[in-house]
Amino acid sequence: MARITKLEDIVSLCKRRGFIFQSSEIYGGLASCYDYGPLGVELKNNVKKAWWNSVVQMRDDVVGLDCSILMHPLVWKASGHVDKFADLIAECKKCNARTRVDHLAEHAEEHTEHISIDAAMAKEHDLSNKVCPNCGAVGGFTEPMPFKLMFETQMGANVDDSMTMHLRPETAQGIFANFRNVLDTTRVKIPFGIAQIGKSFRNEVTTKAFIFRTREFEQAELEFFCEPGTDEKWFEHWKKTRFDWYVELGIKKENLRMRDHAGDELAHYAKSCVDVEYKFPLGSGDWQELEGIANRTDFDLRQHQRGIRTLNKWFENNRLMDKIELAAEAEDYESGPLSYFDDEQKKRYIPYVIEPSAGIDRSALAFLVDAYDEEEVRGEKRNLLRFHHALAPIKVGVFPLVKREGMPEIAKNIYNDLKRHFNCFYDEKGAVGRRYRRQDEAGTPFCITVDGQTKEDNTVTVRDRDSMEQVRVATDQLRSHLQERLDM
RNA sequence: GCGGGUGUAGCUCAGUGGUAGAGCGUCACGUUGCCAACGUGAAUGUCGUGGGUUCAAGUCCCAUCACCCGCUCCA
Repeated sequence: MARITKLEDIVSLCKRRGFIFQSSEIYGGLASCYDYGPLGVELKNNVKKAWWNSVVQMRDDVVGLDCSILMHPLVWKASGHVDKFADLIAECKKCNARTRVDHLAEHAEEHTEHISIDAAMAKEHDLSNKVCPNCGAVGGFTEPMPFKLMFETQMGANVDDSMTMHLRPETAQGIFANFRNVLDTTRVKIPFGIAQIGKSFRNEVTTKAFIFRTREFEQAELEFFCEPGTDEKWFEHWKKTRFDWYVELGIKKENLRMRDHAGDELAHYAKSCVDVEYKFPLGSGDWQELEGIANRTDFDLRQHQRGIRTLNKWFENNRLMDKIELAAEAEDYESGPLSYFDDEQKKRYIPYVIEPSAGIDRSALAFLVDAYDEEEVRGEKRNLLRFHHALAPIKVGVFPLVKREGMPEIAKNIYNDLKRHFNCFYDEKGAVGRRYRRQDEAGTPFCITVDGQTKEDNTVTVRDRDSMEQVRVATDQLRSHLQERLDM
Protein backbone atom coordinates (compact mmCIF):
# COMPACT_ATOMS: atom_id res chain seq x y z
CA MET A 1 0.00 0.00 0.00
CA ALA A 2 1.77 3.08 -1.22
CA ARG A 3 1.24 6.27 0.60
CA ILE A 4 2.12 9.84 -0.12
CA THR A 5 4.53 10.86 2.59
CA LYS A 6 5.24 14.47 1.81
CA LEU A 7 3.07 17.49 1.27
CA GLU A 8 5.14 18.35 -1.80
CA ASP A 9 4.01 15.11 -3.39
CA ILE A 10 0.37 15.98 -2.80
CA VAL A 11 0.86 19.40 -4.34
CA SER A 12 2.57 17.82 -7.32
CA LEU A 13 -0.12 15.19 -7.77
CA CYS A 14 -2.87 17.80 -7.52
CA LYS A 15 -1.23 19.96 -10.15
CA ARG A 16 -0.25 17.13 -12.50
CA ARG A 17 -3.70 15.61 -12.60
CA GLY A 18 -5.63 18.86 -12.62
CA PHE A 19 -7.12 18.65 -9.16
CA ILE A 20 -5.82 21.80 -7.52
CA PHE A 21 -3.86 24.75 -8.91
CA GLN A 22 -2.44 27.73 -7.14
CA SER A 23 -4.62 30.79 -7.59
CA SER A 24 -3.35 33.45 -10.03
CA GLU A 25 -0.37 31.25 -10.76
CA ILE A 26 0.53 33.11 -13.97
CA TYR A 27 0.95 36.24 -11.84
CA GLY A 28 3.26 34.53 -9.39
CA GLY A 29 0.49 33.20 -7.18
CA LEU A 30 -1.58 34.66 -4.38
CA ALA A 31 -0.79 33.43 -0.91
CA SER A 32 -3.26 31.02 0.61
CA CYS A 33 -5.59 30.87 -2.41
CA TYR A 34 -6.15 27.82 -4.57
CA ASP A 35 -8.28 26.84 -7.56
CA TYR A 36 -9.92 23.52 -8.33
CA GLY A 37 -9.11 22.08 -11.76
CA PRO A 38 -11.31 19.88 -13.97
CA LEU A 39 -10.94 16.76 -11.83
CA GLY A 40 -10.81 18.71 -8.58
CA VAL A 41 -14.14 20.44 -9.09
CA GLU A 42 -15.82 17.08 -9.76
CA LEU A 43 -14.26 15.60 -6.63
CA LYS A 44 -15.22 18.58 -4.50
CA ASN A 45 -18.78 18.61 -5.86
CA ASN A 46 -19.05 14.89 -5.11
CA VAL A 47 -17.86 15.46 -1.54
CA LYS A 48 -20.51 18.13 -1.10
CA LYS A 49 -23.13 15.87 -2.68
CA ALA A 50 -22.18 13.02 -0.36
CA TRP A 51 -22.42 15.32 2.66
CA TRP A 52 -25.77 16.74 1.62
CA ASN A 53 -27.08 13.29 0.86
CA SER A 54 -26.09 12.00 4.28
CA VAL A 55 -26.96 15.05 6.38
CA VAL A 56 -30.06 16.37 4.57
CA GLN A 57 -31.57 14.08 1.95
CA MET A 58 -31.46 10.84 3.91
CA ARG A 59 -32.73 12.36 7.13
CA ASP A 60 -36.24 13.34 8.08
CA ASP A 61 -35.04 15.76 10.74
CA VAL A 62 -32.76 18.08 8.72
CA VAL A 63 -33.58 20.75 6.16
CA GLY A 64 -31.24 22.77 3.95
CA LEU A 65 -30.44 26.44 3.59
CA ASP A 66 -28.21 28.67 1.50
CA CYS A 67 -27.49 32.08 3.02
CA SER A 68 -25.80 35.14 1.60
CA ILE A 69 -22.18 35.68 2.50
CA LEU A 70 -22.85 39.31 3.46
CA MET A 71 -25.08 39.76 6.46
CA HIS A 72 -26.32 42.60 8.65
CA PRO A 73 -23.35 44.01 10.59
CA LEU A 74 -25.10 43.41 13.90
CA VAL A 75 -25.05 39.67 13.22
CA TRP A 76 -21.32 39.70 13.86
CA LYS A 77 -21.68 41.96 16.86
CA ALA A 78 -24.19 39.57 18.40
CA SER A 79 -22.25 36.44 17.52
CA GLY A 80 -19.20 37.88 19.26
CA HIS A 81 -17.03 37.92 16.15
CA VAL A 82 -16.62 41.70 15.97
CA ASP A 83 -15.14 41.81 19.44
CA LYS A 84 -13.63 38.41 19.86
CA PHE A 85 -12.39 37.74 16.37
CA ALA A 86 -9.72 40.33 16.95
CA ASP A 87 -6.62 39.95 19.02
CA LEU A 88 -3.89 42.17 20.38
CA ILE A 89 -0.53 40.72 19.61
CA ALA A 90 2.87 41.89 20.77
CA GLU A 91 6.16 40.88 19.27
CA CYS A 92 9.26 40.10 21.29
CA LYS A 93 12.03 42.32 19.95
CA LYS A 94 14.64 39.78 20.89
CA CYS A 95 13.34 36.62 19.25
CA ASN A 96 10.55 38.03 17.06
CA ALA A 97 8.04 35.60 18.45
CA ARG A 98 4.48 36.91 18.45
CA THR A 99 2.26 36.30 21.42
CA ARG A 100 -1.29 37.30 22.19
CA VAL A 101 -1.24 40.04 24.78
CA ASP A 102 -3.96 38.34 26.78
CA HIS A 103 -1.75 35.28 26.97
CA LEU A 104 1.01 37.26 28.64
CA ALA A 105 -0.51 36.75 32.03
CA GLU A 106 1.54 36.52 35.17
CA HIS A 107 0.59 32.90 35.42
CA ALA A 108 1.37 31.33 32.10
CA GLU A 109 -1.11 28.48 32.40
CA GLU A 110 -4.04 30.77 33.01
CA HIS A 111 -6.58 30.84 30.20
CA THR A 112 -7.65 34.44 29.90
CA GLU A 113 -10.94 35.63 28.50
CA HIS A 114 -11.15 37.53 25.27
CA ILE A 115 -12.23 41.11 25.61
CA SER A 116 -13.33 43.66 23.05
CA ILE A 117 -10.41 44.81 20.98
CA ASP A 118 -11.40 48.43 21.44
CA ALA A 119 -11.56 47.97 25.15
CA ALA A 120 -8.26 46.18 25.04
CA MET A 121 -6.68 48.94 23.01
CA ALA A 122 -7.99 51.53 25.45
CA LYS A 123 -6.67 49.61 28.38
CA GLU A 124 -3.14 50.30 29.50
CA HIS A 125 -0.86 47.49 28.59
CA ASP A 126 2.15 47.41 30.79
CA LEU A 127 4.31 44.80 29.17
CA SER A 128 7.50 45.87 30.91
CA ASN A 129 7.35 43.00 33.38
CA LYS A 130 6.02 40.39 30.99
CA VAL A 131 8.10 37.40 30.08
CA CYS A 132 8.40 36.21 26.49
CA PRO A 133 7.15 32.63 26.50
CA ASN A 134 9.50 31.84 23.65
CA CYS A 135 12.91 33.17 24.70
CA GLY A 136 12.35 34.30 28.27
CA ALA A 137 13.35 37.92 27.65
CA VAL A 138 11.63 40.31 30.02
CA GLY A 139 9.89 43.47 28.89
CA GLY A 140 11.24 43.34 25.34
CA PHE A 141 7.89 43.69 23.61
CA THR A 142 6.69 45.98 20.85
CA GLU A 143 3.51 47.99 21.30
CA PRO A 144 0.47 45.71 21.01
CA MET A 145 -0.71 45.35 17.40
CA PRO A 146 -4.38 44.69 16.63
CA PHE A 147 -5.17 41.74 14.36
CA LYS A 148 -8.56 41.71 12.68
CA LEU A 149 -9.46 38.26 11.58
CA MET A 150 -12.63 39.08 9.64
CA PHE A 151 -12.44 40.38 6.06
CA GLU A 152 -13.91 43.85 5.72
CA THR A 153 -15.62 45.19 2.65
CA GLN A 154 -17.90 48.07 1.68
CA MET A 155 -21.53 47.84 0.68
CA GLY A 156 -22.83 50.69 -1.44
CA ALA A 157 -21.34 52.24 -4.56
CA ASN A 158 -21.55 55.74 -3.15
CA VAL A 159 -18.38 55.92 -1.11
CA ASP A 160 -19.78 58.47 1.35
CA ASP A 161 -22.82 56.35 2.15
CA SER A 162 -21.22 52.97 2.04
CA MET A 163 -21.30 50.72 5.04
CA THR A 164 -18.47 48.55 6.29
CA MET A 165 -19.47 44.93 6.13
CA HIS A 166 -17.80 41.64 6.90
CA LEU A 167 -17.46 38.54 4.79
CA ARG A 168 -18.82 35.78 6.96
CA PRO A 169 -16.18 33.89 8.95
CA GLU A 170 -18.57 30.95 9.34
CA THR A 171 -21.82 29.88 7.71
CA ALA A 172 -23.42 29.06 11.05
CA GLN A 173 -24.69 32.55 11.84
CA GLY A 174 -26.82 32.59 8.71
CA ILE A 175 -28.55 29.51 10.02
CA PHE A 176 -29.23 31.05 13.43
CA ALA A 177 -30.51 34.20 11.77
CA ASN A 178 -32.99 32.08 9.79
CA PHE A 179 -34.04 29.86 12.66
CA ARG A 180 -37.40 31.62 12.98
CA ASN A 181 -38.01 31.59 9.20
CA VAL A 182 -37.44 27.86 8.98
CA LEU A 183 -39.63 27.19 12.00
CA ASP A 184 -42.44 29.25 10.52
CA THR A 185 -42.36 27.75 7.04
CA THR A 186 -41.43 24.09 7.22
CA ARG A 187 -43.40 22.45 10.06
CA VAL A 188 -40.17 21.11 11.54
CA LYS A 189 -40.23 20.13 15.20
CA ILE A 190 -37.40 19.95 17.65
CA PRO A 191 -35.19 18.01 17.48
CA PHE A 192 -34.27 19.11 13.97
CA GLY A 193 -31.34 20.54 12.07
CA ILE A 194 -30.59 23.14 9.41
CA ALA A 195 -27.70 22.43 7.06
CA GLN A 196 -25.69 24.67 4.79
CA ILE A 197 -22.65 24.44 2.52
CA GLY A 198 -20.79 27.58 1.53
CA LYS A 199 -17.73 29.76 1.49
CA SER A 200 -16.31 31.47 4.57
CA PHE A 201 -13.41 33.85 5.03
CA ARG A 202 -10.91 34.31 7.83
CA ASN A 203 -7.77 36.40 7.91
CA GLU A 204 -5.67 33.73 9.54
CA VAL A 205 -2.51 35.05 11.18
CA THR A 206 -0.55 32.36 9.43
CA THR A 207 -1.75 30.29 6.51
CA LYS A 208 0.79 27.83 5.09
CA ALA A 209 0.40 24.09 4.55
CA PHE A 210 -1.32 24.04 1.15
CA ILE A 211 -5.10 24.07 1.54
CA PHE A 212 -5.24 23.03 5.19
CA ARG A 213 -5.57 26.59 6.39
CA THR A 214 -6.65 29.03 3.70
CA ARG A 215 -8.27 32.41 4.10
CA GLU A 216 -11.12 31.55 1.76
CA PHE A 217 -12.59 28.13 2.34
CA GLU A 218 -15.75 26.11 2.09
CA GLN A 219 -17.66 24.77 5.05
CA ALA A 220 -20.43 22.24 5.42
CA GLU A 221 -22.23 23.03 8.63
CA LEU A 222 -25.19 21.60 10.43
CA GLU A 223 -26.88 23.32 13.35
CA PHE A 224 -28.95 20.70 15.09
CA PHE A 225 -31.47 22.16 17.52
CA CYS A 226 -32.55 20.12 20.50
CA GLU A 227 -34.13 20.46 23.88
CA PRO A 228 -31.76 21.38 26.71
CA GLY A 229 -30.97 18.22 28.59
CA THR A 230 -31.01 16.10 25.43
CA ASP A 231 -27.98 17.87 24.01
CA GLU A 232 -25.43 15.37 25.27
CA LYS A 233 -27.29 12.49 23.67
CA TRP A 234 -27.39 14.32 20.32
CA PHE A 235 -23.76 15.31 20.66
CA GLU A 236 -22.84 11.63 20.89
CA HIS A 237 -25.15 10.83 17.99
CA TRP A 238 -23.49 13.34 15.69
CA LYS A 239 -19.99 12.37 16.76
CA LYS A 240 -20.64 8.83 15.64
CA THR A 241 -22.63 9.76 12.53
CA ARG A 242 -20.01 12.15 11.23
CA PHE A 243 -17.04 9.90 11.99
CA ASP A 244 -18.75 7.00 10.21
CA TRP A 245 -19.40 9.19 7.17
CA TYR A 246 -15.69 9.49 6.45
CA VAL A 247 -15.14 5.79 6.96
CA GLU A 248 -18.06 4.86 4.70
CA LEU A 249 -16.60 7.03 1.97
CA GLY A 250 -13.38 5.09 2.08
CA ILE A 251 -11.03 6.86 4.48
CA LYS A 252 -8.87 4.22 6.11
CA LYS A 253 -9.67 3.91 9.78
CA GLU A 254 -6.05 4.01 10.85
CA ASN A 255 -5.78 7.50 9.35
CA LEU A 256 -8.83 8.85 11.14
CA ARG A 257 -9.40 9.64 14.78
CA MET A 258 -11.62 11.57 17.16
CA ARG A 259 -9.99 14.02 19.52
CA ASP A 260 -11.71 15.64 22.49
CA HIS A 261 -10.97 19.27 23.21
CA ALA A 262 -9.52 19.94 26.59
CA GLY A 263 -11.40 22.37 28.81
CA ASP A 264 -9.03 25.27 28.23
CA GLU A 265 -9.14 24.68 24.48
CA LEU A 266 -12.90 25.18 24.24
CA ALA A 267 -14.31 28.22 22.50
CA HIS A 268 -16.20 30.68 24.64
CA TYR A 269 -19.57 29.39 23.42
CA ALA A 270 -18.91 25.67 23.57
CA LYS A 271 -19.82 23.24 26.31
CA SER A 272 -17.87 20.46 24.64
CA CYS A 273 -16.13 19.86 21.34
CA VAL A 274 -14.42 17.07 19.43
CA ASP A 275 -12.43 17.13 16.24
CA VAL A 276 -12.44 14.49 13.55
CA GLU A 277 -8.82 14.39 12.51
CA TYR A 278 -7.04 12.88 9.52
CA LYS A 279 -3.40 11.89 9.51
CA PHE A 280 -2.21 14.06 6.67
CA PRO A 281 1.30 13.39 5.40
CA LEU A 282 2.74 16.65 6.61
CA GLY A 283 6.39 16.90 7.45
CA SER A 284 5.67 16.38 11.11
CA GLY A 285 3.18 13.61 10.35
CA ASP A 286 0.67 15.50 12.40
CA TRP A 287 -3.04 14.92 12.65
CA GLN A 288 -5.11 17.69 11.14
CA GLU A 289 -8.70 18.67 11.81
CA LEU A 290 -11.29 17.81 9.16
CA GLU A 291 -14.35 18.63 11.19
CA GLY A 292 -15.25 20.01 14.58
CA ILE A 293 -18.36 18.88 16.40
CA ALA A 294 -19.36 21.28 19.12
CA ASN A 295 -22.11 21.64 21.67
CA ARG A 296 -22.82 25.36 21.30
CA THR A 297 -25.55 25.31 23.94
CA ASP A 298 -28.15 28.08 23.58
CA PHE A 299 -25.43 30.71 23.24
CA ASP A 300 -26.04 31.80 19.64
CA LEU A 301 -29.82 32.10 19.70
CA ARG A 302 -29.64 34.02 22.98
CA GLN A 303 -26.99 36.31 21.54
CA HIS A 304 -29.13 37.10 18.50
CA GLN A 305 -32.05 37.96 20.75
CA ARG A 306 -29.72 40.52 22.32
CA GLY A 307 -28.62 41.58 18.84
CA ILE A 308 -32.07 42.47 17.59
CA ARG A 309 -32.65 44.44 20.79
CA THR A 310 -29.56 46.48 19.89
CA LEU A 311 -30.91 47.71 16.51
CA ASN A 312 -32.27 51.05 17.73
CA LYS A 313 -29.09 51.91 19.55
CA TRP A 314 -27.16 51.11 16.40
CA PHE A 315 -29.27 53.51 14.30
CA GLU A 316 -29.06 56.19 16.98
CA ASN A 317 -25.27 55.95 16.84
CA ASN A 318 -25.16 56.44 13.08
CA ARG A 319 -24.56 52.73 12.56
CA LEU A 320 -21.13 52.92 14.12
CA MET A 321 -20.47 49.55 15.62
CA ASP A 322 -17.65 50.56 17.92
CA LYS A 323 -19.87 53.12 19.65
CA ILE A 324 -22.36 50.61 20.95
CA GLU A 325 -22.58 47.73 23.34
CA LEU A 326 -24.79 44.73 22.78
CA ALA A 327 -28.08 45.14 24.61
CA ALA A 328 -28.48 43.25 27.85
CA GLU A 329 -30.37 40.00 27.78
CA ALA A 330 -34.09 40.31 28.51
CA GLU A 331 -35.24 38.81 31.77
CA ASP A 332 -37.73 36.62 29.96
CA TYR A 333 -35.27 35.71 27.23
CA GLU A 334 -36.49 32.12 27.24
CA SER A 335 -39.71 33.21 25.60
CA GLY A 336 -38.07 35.59 23.14
CA PRO A 337 -38.45 35.57 19.34
CA LEU A 338 -35.86 32.85 18.85
CA SER A 339 -37.40 30.56 21.39
CA TYR A 340 -39.30 27.40 20.58
CA PHE A 341 -42.70 26.32 21.83
CA ASP A 342 -43.09 22.61 22.37
CA ASP A 343 -46.75 21.83 21.73
CA GLU A 344 -46.66 18.43 23.35
CA GLN A 345 -44.95 19.51 26.55
CA LYS A 346 -46.57 22.96 26.47
CA LYS A 347 -43.19 24.41 27.20
CA ARG A 348 -41.18 27.29 25.75
CA TYR A 349 -37.38 27.33 25.71
CA ILE A 350 -34.28 28.33 23.78
CA PRO A 351 -32.97 25.20 22.08
CA TYR A 352 -29.46 23.89 22.49
CA VAL A 353 -27.39 23.44 19.35
CA ILE A 354 -25.08 20.64 18.29
CA GLU A 355 -22.87 21.80 15.45
CA PRO A 356 -20.92 19.46 13.18
CA SER A 357 -18.81 21.79 11.05
CA ALA A 358 -16.76 20.18 8.29
CA GLY A 359 -14.08 21.68 6.07
CA ILE A 360 -14.97 20.71 2.51
CA ASP A 361 -11.55 21.55 1.08
CA ARG A 362 -9.73 19.61 3.76
CA SER A 363 -12.04 16.67 3.37
CA ALA A 364 -11.67 16.62 -0.41
CA LEU A 365 -7.92 16.57 0.02
CA ALA A 366 -8.08 13.83 2.62
CA PHE A 367 -10.16 11.68 0.28
CA LEU A 368 -7.67 12.34 -2.48
CA VAL A 369 -4.60 11.55 -0.42
CA ASP A 370 -6.16 8.50 1.16
CA ALA A 371 -7.20 7.09 -2.21
CA TYR A 372 -3.72 7.36 -3.67
CA ASP A 373 -1.98 4.07 -4.35
CA GLU A 374 0.89 2.60 -6.30
CA GLU A 375 1.31 -1.03 -7.18
CA GLU A 376 3.49 -3.14 -9.41
CA VAL A 377 1.89 -4.82 -12.40
CA ARG A 378 4.12 -6.99 -14.58
CA GLY A 379 7.19 -5.08 -13.56
CA GLU A 380 5.54 -1.71 -14.27
CA LYS A 381 4.41 0.75 -11.66
CA ARG A 382 0.68 1.48 -11.68
CA ASN A 383 -0.54 4.70 -10.08
CA LEU A 384 -4.15 4.88 -9.15
CA LEU A 385 -6.68 6.65 -7.00
CA ARG A 386 -8.95 4.20 -5.28
CA PHE A 387 -11.78 6.66 -4.82
CA HIS A 388 -15.06 5.54 -3.38
CA HIS A 389 -17.38 5.31 -6.39
CA ALA A 390 -19.51 8.18 -5.14
CA LEU A 391 -16.48 10.48 -5.06
CA ALA A 392 -14.77 9.51 -8.32
CA PRO A 393 -14.67 12.55 -10.62
CA ILE A 394 -15.29 10.36 -13.69
CA LYS A 395 -17.40 7.23 -13.29
CA VAL A 396 -16.91 5.54 -16.65
CA GLY A 397 -14.32 5.61 -19.43
CA VAL A 398 -15.56 4.49 -22.87
CA PHE A 399 -13.07 3.27 -25.49
CA PRO A 400 -12.96 1.56 -28.85
CA LEU A 401 -10.25 -1.08 -28.72
CA VAL A 402 -8.78 0.34 -31.93
CA LYS A 403 -9.71 3.32 -34.06
CA ARG A 404 -11.01 1.21 -36.95
CA GLU A 405 -13.71 -1.11 -38.24
CA GLY A 406 -16.57 0.91 -36.87
CA MET A 407 -15.52 0.53 -33.24
CA PRO A 408 -15.29 4.26 -32.55
CA GLU A 409 -18.84 4.78 -33.83
CA ILE A 410 -20.26 2.09 -31.57
CA ALA A 411 -18.22 3.36 -28.61
CA LYS A 412 -19.40 6.93 -29.19
CA ASN A 413 -23.02 5.82 -29.23
CA ILE A 414 -22.50 4.06 -25.92
CA TYR A 415 -20.77 7.12 -24.53
CA ASN A 416 -23.53 9.49 -25.65
CA ASP A 417 -26.09 7.24 -24.03
CA LEU A 418 -24.25 6.73 -20.75
CA LYS A 419 -23.19 10.33 -20.21
CA ARG A 420 -26.82 11.23 -19.54
CA HIS A 421 -26.56 9.12 -16.40
CA PHE A 422 -22.91 9.18 -15.33
CA ASN A 423 -19.94 11.47 -15.71
CA CYS A 424 -18.20 9.71 -18.62
CA PHE A 425 -15.00 10.16 -20.59
CA TYR A 426 -14.48 9.07 -24.19
CA ASP A 427 -10.99 8.22 -25.42
CA GLU A 428 -9.85 6.58 -28.66
CA LYS A 429 -6.23 7.71 -28.76
CA GLY A 430 -3.25 5.37 -28.52
CA ALA A 431 -2.98 1.92 -27.01
CA VAL A 432 -5.90 0.79 -24.89
CA GLY A 433 -3.58 -0.16 -22.02
CA ARG A 434 -2.41 3.39 -21.76
CA ARG A 435 -6.00 4.63 -21.69
CA TYR A 436 -6.79 2.25 -18.84
CA ARG A 437 -3.82 3.49 -16.84
CA ARG A 438 -4.72 7.10 -17.44
CA GLN A 439 -8.19 6.51 -16.03
CA ASP A 440 -6.62 4.66 -13.08
CA GLU A 441 -4.74 7.81 -12.23
CA ALA A 442 -7.93 9.84 -12.38
CA GLY A 443 -9.64 7.28 -10.16
CA THR A 444 -12.27 6.23 -12.73
CA PRO A 445 -13.94 3.05 -11.39
CA PHE A 446 -14.92 1.45 -14.72
CA CYS A 447 -13.75 1.39 -18.32
CA ILE A 448 -15.83 0.05 -21.17
CA THR A 449 -14.12 -1.23 -24.31
CA VAL A 450 -15.77 -1.93 -27.66
CA ASP A 451 -13.89 -4.72 -29.47
CA GLY A 452 -14.26 -7.04 -32.48
CA GLN A 453 -16.74 -9.25 -30.68
CA THR A 454 -19.08 -6.33 -30.07
CA LYS A 455 -20.30 -6.35 -33.66
CA GLU A 456 -21.05 -10.06 -33.45
CA ASP A 457 -22.95 -10.30 -30.17
CA ASN A 458 -23.47 -6.74 -28.91
CA THR A 459 -21.33 -7.17 -25.82
CA VAL A 460 -18.51 -5.02 -24.49
CA THR A 461 -15.93 -5.48 -21.76
CA VAL A 462 -16.27 -3.65 -18.45
CA ARG A 463 -12.96 -3.34 -16.67
CA ASP A 464 -12.69 -2.74 -12.94
CA ARG A 465 -10.19 -0.16 -11.72
CA ASP A 466 -9.10 -1.93 -8.55
CA SER A 467 -8.82 -5.52 -9.73
CA MET A 468 -8.25 -4.79 -13.45
CA GLU A 469 -10.61 -7.69 -14.14
CA GLN A 470 -12.99 -7.60 -17.07
CA VAL A 471 -16.46 -8.96 -17.60
CA ARG A 472 -18.49 -9.01 -20.82
CA VAL A 473 -21.77 -7.17 -20.64
CA ALA A 474 -24.48 -6.81 -23.28
CA THR A 475 -24.68 -3.19 -24.45
CA ASP A 476 -28.37 -2.93 -23.59
CA GLN A 477 -27.55 -4.06 -20.05
CA LEU A 478 -24.72 -1.57 -19.57
CA ARG A 479 -26.64 1.16 -17.86
CA SER A 480 -28.24 -1.07 -15.24
CA HIS A 481 -25.02 -3.02 -14.82
CA LEU A 482 -23.10 0.17 -14.07
CA GLN A 483 -25.83 1.64 -11.91
CA GLU A 484 -25.75 -1.44 -9.77
CA ARG A 485 -21.97 -1.60 -9.49
CA LEU A 486 -21.63 2.12 -8.90
CA ASP A 487 -24.49 2.00 -6.40
CA MET A 488 -26.13 4.96 -8.12
C1' G B 1 6.18 36.89 11.75
C1' C B 2 11.21 34.34 12.73
C1' G B 3 14.93 30.64 11.07
C1' G B 4 16.24 27.17 7.15
C1' G B 5 15.38 25.58 2.07
C1' U B 6 13.34 25.81 -2.91
C1' G B 7 11.72 28.31 -7.56
C1' U B 8 14.59 26.30 -15.15
C1' A B 9 9.13 22.81 -20.36
C1' G B 10 2.65 20.20 -18.00
C1' C B 11 5.56 16.97 -14.06
C1' U B 12 10.52 15.35 -11.94
C1' C B 13 15.01 17.54 -12.33
C1' A B 14 20.35 18.62 -14.62
C1' G B 15 22.68 23.04 -16.06
C1' U B 16 31.17 25.18 -13.68
C1' G B 17 29.52 33.84 -15.69
C1' G B 18 29.80 32.41 -22.44
C1' U B 19 24.27 28.69 -27.93
C1' A B 20 18.16 26.62 -23.03
C1' G B 21 18.81 20.72 -21.70
C1' A B 22 17.23 15.39 -20.24
C1' G B 23 13.58 11.79 -18.68
C1' C B 24 8.48 11.29 -18.28
C1' G B 25 4.03 13.38 -20.14
C1' U B 26 1.31 15.85 -24.41
C1' C B 27 0.22 16.07 -29.84
C1' A B 28 0.61 14.06 -35.11
C1' C B 29 1.60 9.97 -38.40
C1' G B 30 2.72 4.78 -38.95
C1' U B 31 2.47 0.11 -36.58
C1' U B 32 -0.33 -2.45 -32.81
C1' G B 33 -5.99 -6.24 -31.34
C1' C B 34 -7.01 -5.70 -23.83
C1' C B 35 -3.31 -3.13 -19.52
C1' A B 36 2.00 3.06 -19.32
C1' A B 37 4.51 -1.55 -26.47
C1' C B 38 7.46 0.29 -30.71
C1' G B 39 9.14 3.66 -34.68
C1' U B 40 9.31 8.60 -36.85
C1' G B 41 8.32 13.50 -36.13
C1' A B 42 6.43 17.92 -33.48
C1' A B 43 4.89 21.52 -29.98
C1' U B 44 5.81 23.59 -25.29
C1' G B 45 10.57 28.31 -21.63
C1' U B 46 8.87 36.28 -19.16
C1' C B 47 14.94 30.26 -16.24
C1' G B 48 9.08 33.17 -10.23
C1' U B 49 9.17 38.89 -10.66
C1' G B 50 11.91 43.65 -10.56
C1' G B 51 16.45 46.08 -10.16
C1' G B 52 21.93 45.94 -10.02
C1' U B 53 27.19 44.18 -11.21
C1' U B 54 29.44 42.55 -15.94
C1' C B 55 31.52 42.84 -22.69
C1' A B 56 28.16 38.83 -21.26
C1' A B 57 23.63 36.60 -15.76
C1' G B 58 19.53 30.65 -15.36
C1' U B 59 24.45 31.17 -12.76
C1' C B 60 26.95 36.75 -8.76
C1' C B 61 24.48 40.91 -5.56
C1' C B 62 19.92 43.46 -3.66
C1' A B 63 14.74 43.63 -3.25
C1' U B 64 10.20 41.26 -3.88
C1' C B 65 6.49 37.23 -4.71
C1' A B 66 5.19 32.18 -4.00
C1' C B 67 5.81 27.35 -2.01
C1' C B 68 8.11 23.60 1.40
C1' C B 69 10.41 22.30 6.41
C1' G B 70 10.85 23.84 11.60
C1' C B 71 9.13 27.34 15.34
C1' U B 72 4.84 30.40 16.50
C1' C B 73 -0.47 30.87 16.02
C1' C B 74 -5.14 28.40 15.41
C1' A B 75 -10.64 32.62 18.72
